[in-house]
This record gives sequence, C-alpha cells and structure tokens, in this order.
Amino acid sequence: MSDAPSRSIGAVGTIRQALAEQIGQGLLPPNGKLPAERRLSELFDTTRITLREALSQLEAEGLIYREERRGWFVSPARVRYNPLARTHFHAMVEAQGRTPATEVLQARLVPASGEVCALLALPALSKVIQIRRVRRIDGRQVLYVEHNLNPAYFPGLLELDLTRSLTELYAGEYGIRYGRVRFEITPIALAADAALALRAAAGSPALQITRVNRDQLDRIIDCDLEYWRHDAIQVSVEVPEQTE
Amino acid sequence: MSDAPSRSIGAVGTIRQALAEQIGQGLLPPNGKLPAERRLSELFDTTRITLREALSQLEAEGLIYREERRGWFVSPARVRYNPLARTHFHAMVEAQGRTPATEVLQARLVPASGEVCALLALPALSKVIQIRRVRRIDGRQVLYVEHNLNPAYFPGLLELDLTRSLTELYAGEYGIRYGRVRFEITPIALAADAALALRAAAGSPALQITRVNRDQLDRIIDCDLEYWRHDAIQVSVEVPEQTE
DNA sequence: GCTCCATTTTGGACTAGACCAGATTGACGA
DNA sequence: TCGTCAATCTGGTCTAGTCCAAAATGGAGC
Repeated sequence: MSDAPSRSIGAVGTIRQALAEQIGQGLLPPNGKLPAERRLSELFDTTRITLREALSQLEAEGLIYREERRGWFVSPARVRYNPLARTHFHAMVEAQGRTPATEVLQARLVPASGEVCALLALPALSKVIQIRRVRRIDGRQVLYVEHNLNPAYFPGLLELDLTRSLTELYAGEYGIRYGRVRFEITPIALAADAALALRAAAGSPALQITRVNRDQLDRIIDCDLEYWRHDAIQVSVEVPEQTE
Repeated sequence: MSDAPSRSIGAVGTIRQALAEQIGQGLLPPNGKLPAERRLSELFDTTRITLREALSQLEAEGLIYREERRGWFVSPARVRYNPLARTHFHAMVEAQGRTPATEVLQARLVPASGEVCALLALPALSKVIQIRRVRRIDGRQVLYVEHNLNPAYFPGLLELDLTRSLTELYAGEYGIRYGRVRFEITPIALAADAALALRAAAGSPALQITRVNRDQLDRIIDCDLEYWRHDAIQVSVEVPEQTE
C-alpha cells in the first residue's frame, strides 16, 4: 500500500516473507502445523532465536498462532463478530460457514468481584451466577468467556443444560430477550487462567470484550467478560438506525 | 483474579513483575523513559535477550511502549474512544483531561485504492481526497489516520486549513453532519508507513479501526482508516437507543 | 483393540557474547 | 547564541549453543 523500503529487511524479514508467501499461496492449510522450530531454523539456515523472532512477528500479524508446547499453526480466516447483534455464537459462526462448539468449564453461584458488581450495578458482595466456557471454531479454542448473571432473574438456572445457547435458555425458560447492549474492547495480554483454557501461552495478545446486557425492559441481566485470540475475530459494528 | 501458579515463574516473570510493580507504584511516571536495556540487564543480572523478552511481554500487556531506536517508556492510561460518538478527537481527548494535537502529513487528490472504492461505494479508479494525519495525546503519537473523502461533497476542501477538526470543516463549510456510522475493529501489526508516523517499530501490535461515515441524508461521505497504538485506547460503545 | 509406560521430540527459557546504524549529546567554531 | 559535526550511547539484529519439562509417539503387555 506504500512505497517499499529500499534497505535490506534482514534475516527475520526474509523468513517472515517466505512463510507469509507460503501461507498466502495456500501451501500451508488453515490450522495446519508448521514444521518444528529446529527444522525451520535449519531450513532458513539461522538460529532458533532468530527464527522465533520471525514467528512472533507473524503471530502479531495474525497469520499464525501458537499452542502452548504444541507448536505453530496457520491461522484460519477471521470471523466477523458484531457485539450488538442478538444472534448467539453458534448461529453467528455457522452463518459464516464454520463449525462452532462450546464447552462448559464451571457453573456456580459465587460472590461477585468488585468489577462485576459495578458492571451489574449490584451492591458489594452480591452473589452472581458465574459460568465459564470455552468456545471453539473449527476445533480451535478461540474464546474464553465468563458470564455473570444476576441470579434474581434466573432462578434454578444451574440445574439446566448449559451447553445450550444462553440466549435460547433466556428466551425459552425465562422469557427474557436481549435489549440494549454496552461493550468495551481492549487489547490485552492473556492472563494465566484464560491462556490455559485457550491452550495459549500466558501473555499472548488477545482482545478483551466486556459486554453489559439488558433485557427488553432495560434491566441489566448479565455481563460477559470475553477473551478472544486476537487473530480469530474482526469486530464489525453496524448500527441499524440511530435516533437523535 | 485466579489462583496463582505454584511453580517458579522464571527470570522473565521476575523481571516483568518487578517492573510492573514499579510502574504500578508510580515510581516510573507515565511517558517516562526506562533505563537503557544494557543497564536493566545488569540490574536484573541477566542477558539482554532475556531482558528484552520481559519488556516485550510488558509491551503486549500495554504497560510500556517502545519508540523505534529511542527506548522504552511507561504507557499512560488508555483513552476511552466511542467510534459512534460524533464528537471529534480534540473534544474527546480534552474531555478526559488530556492534551490532544494533530499534524497533517499529506492532503491530496489521488486515485482510490480498491478497498477505499468498495468502502465508499464508488466505481473503480475513482479519485478521492486523501488526508493523512498523526494525532497525539500528551505529546505521544498514538493514532495514524488516513481519511478518504468523496470529492463530490467537498469541493475546494484542499485549500482550507486542515489542521482544524474535519467535523468542524464539514459542518461549517459544507453543512454536512455525521449520521450513521459503520466500523470494524481488527487487531493487526503496524505496516511500515504507519509505524514510521507513530515512531513505532514496524510489526508493533496495533488496533485498526475502519469507519465508514454517512451524513444526515445517509450518503456515504468518507471513510477513515485508523491505526491506533494498541495500549493507547479502550474502545467503548454505548448505543443510545436501539430500534427493532 | 486398548491401555500404559518409556523414549523421543519439541517448545520454553536462558547464557554470553558480536556488529551495525540511528539517535543523542556535547564540544567546537562561526 | 546558534548551528554543525564527531564521538558516544542505544536499540535492532544475529550467532551458537545449553538445559528443562511437557507433549507426542510408539511399542509392550493385557
């Protein structure tokens, strides 16, 4: 898009371009594993440190990703995500020709953290229903979510099948539909717990999306703390209509 | 927020925590420069490579940032940014008690790129008014923007003072106000041109925000390609009201 | 065919340097 | 006082390894 730098790009740049080109040509399929670091460093006739520097840059660009102690893989295309849309994860992913999956890690009633109390506008030390889940796209863990529900609106929810979409549960069991939404997006590094769930290295680049959801009566019903692998999504917000 | 890992965190982790703690305590002021890498590596009794690994992690977390060949600095607090709001950059920054500044790099009539044509819904090879600017907060370059305006709506704009807010120019000179907005947020690595303008290293983590703006008559008037230093902002979207 | 265990492979972390080029700085002269 | 230039400092890049622990693998035994 701009003029090419005339000066040499160095070994790291060479490796980066070579791998990027191979990926672009489709020679390395999405989610395919790259050769071992040692093998690649031989291939490019360099040290592992230099090679890893190049891999890190490709990771930052979102072309490849790493699974902790498991190796490097080619990033599939990003999924478009509109936090304002009321469709649930499965519908959104399937609409884009991909295969979603959800795994429940924990579901329990706990004292809310200070942050969550503030988001839900609850008094200090309130209890909330906390649900932790990992979401996959085409088998790859891309999203770690912590849902925090105001228990007043969802009696007996912990007895239900939480593998189902929460959106469906809300509507089917409680007659609650999503209304207004507020959300915040912050680029961060993955903390240990989220990293573990995503099979990523702690400190990996990620996108934190915090949502506060209201129902059709404008009551705050829950908040989600989402942690996305940074190469997995493209947030796309289209406001249907805007009133003055 | 979760249980601490019991196993040793290693040298990198130790350095990370030590620096994070010093920054948290305010011993290193925002935008203050860290000691030279060699000095820090002596201080922590390790090699520069290991030290740089720790600095990179802190960079990923958004605690520190780097200026190309100039050193490492402490990141100031993030600025909240609502891409749906119609306030301009200066107003937004000042409202948060910070000092904004804008610099115009280029302003000219050029053939639009394919991407820009698509965003503006213009036929191929259309000309657009391209304005490239760098925005600062408290002296630090945080945003590189490329505005692309449909020239049909802005005759003679290139003769005007472009240091002023575009929002003001639109309203004052052309009677055009912002209406509906669509935007996309993607975590990327900085390309060479944006990196240069932001005094960052090419490949640094960044947030790309692409906006397509319409006026009060719902005509597409321009699109912005924004590149933010990833530690500088927190995107915060509050939808005022939502119609079905 | 399946489980379990030992071996091998692989990524994670770290050491101890070197060389280069851009940025900073301070001394010198106009 | 100010601008120029040279010395110095500093980050950017790279070499050539080592040690460790987790993951993958493949074979033995049931």
